[in-house]
Amino acid sequence: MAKTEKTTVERIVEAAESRIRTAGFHGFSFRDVAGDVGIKSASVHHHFPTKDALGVAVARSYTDRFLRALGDPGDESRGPEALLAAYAGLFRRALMVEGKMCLCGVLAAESAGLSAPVQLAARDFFQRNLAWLKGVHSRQFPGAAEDAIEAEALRTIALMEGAILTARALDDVGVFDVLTQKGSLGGLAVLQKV
Amino acid sequence: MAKTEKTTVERIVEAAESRIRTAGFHGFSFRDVAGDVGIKSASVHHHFPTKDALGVAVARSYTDRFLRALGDPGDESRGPEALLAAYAGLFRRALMVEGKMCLCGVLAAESAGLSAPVQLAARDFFQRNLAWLKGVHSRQFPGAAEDAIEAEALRTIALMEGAILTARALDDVGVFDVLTQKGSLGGLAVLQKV
DNA sequence: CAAGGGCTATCTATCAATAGATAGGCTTCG
DNA sequence: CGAAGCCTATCTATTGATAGATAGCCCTTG
Repeated sequence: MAKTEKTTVERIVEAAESRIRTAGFHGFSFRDVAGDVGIKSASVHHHFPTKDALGVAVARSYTDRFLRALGDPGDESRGPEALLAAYAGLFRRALMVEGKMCLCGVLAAESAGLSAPVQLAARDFFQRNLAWLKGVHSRQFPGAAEDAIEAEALRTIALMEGAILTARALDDVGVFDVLTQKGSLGGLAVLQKV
Repeated sequence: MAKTEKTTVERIVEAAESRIRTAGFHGFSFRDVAGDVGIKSASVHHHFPTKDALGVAVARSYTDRFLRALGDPGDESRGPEALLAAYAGLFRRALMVEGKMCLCGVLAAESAGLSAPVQLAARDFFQRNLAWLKGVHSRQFPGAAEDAIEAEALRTIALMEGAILTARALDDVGVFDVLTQKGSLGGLAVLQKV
């Protein structure tokens, strides 16, 4: 049976992630997580002394897992298009299969009410995502200027976060697919002139 | 001196809105709001019996104010471009001047952890925004199909929410302007094929 | 007009429940 | 042994919410 069993720490982080993605950082307690795992809240404190420490651990675990799933943006065996499709697929899965928000999207929303360490851990998710996306987009548009690549990467992650947020607000997961398909009439082009 | 003075109810709603937009619905207490207003928490309960009731009132107030500021999407004295610019300007102001998230963006993020009434009040913001945007986009693209207009409206609001969320995550308000300017390389076009 | 009734808004005081956090003990296993 | 992991038990602070008192205001009514 190898290493199929999860450690308590892993189960705590998993439960906390689920709770945060459902109700936000202030929307769960140590007792909630302990109950999910099947231990007492004091035992959660044994592994994570403070709620902030737990929050940081959850954000790091989420970010690491996310980027591990993405793989190398320079992977020659996969074209930029396939990589972007996989990227959108991760957010789609978060919404449709897990039925939850992006963890760091939630943390970003309540960012101003979080301690600095948790805030920074959430920011790190965005920064590492942007770095990955820039790698992909620069393969996609070899001659493009650095600024344009940067803007495109921002656009891609903002679209994902906006799509998952809007889909949840409207309680209609289909909205995500509408938003991640190309079909824009270009209605916002005008904003350029403002 | 006319009607410059605000009622207590108005000041409570104002303080609660600010708190929610900063730390989320679970990130503030009756005592916090009472302190902001300069009264006791029992007095807040006098006006809003439960936290949910306060949350609903805040969401409605926010949504009404937002749509009042937008005006009539069919207003002939303003072109669709100007209306969209004004639309983006409201979100931009929320981020840059008020230094906060969109209220209903925050509520949407923690939506699954909110009571049904608050959830619905937040959803109403999105639905009324979409209705307004469809009015503008259908003027902008007179011949377009209903589906395309609907998708374009979704795209516009998702972009705003995604932009404000991403800007806050990165703690860089300039990100909002990058995201609301037309300059896409079309990198996500590929998702259509998936 | 004056007296009274009732309404509104606020207060003090308090409640039970829950929050995050801590101290110290028991057990298991290398 | 001794470290690790989980426990019981408890602490203090805070939470949303309630009860009851007080003061001021408006409207009636004699």
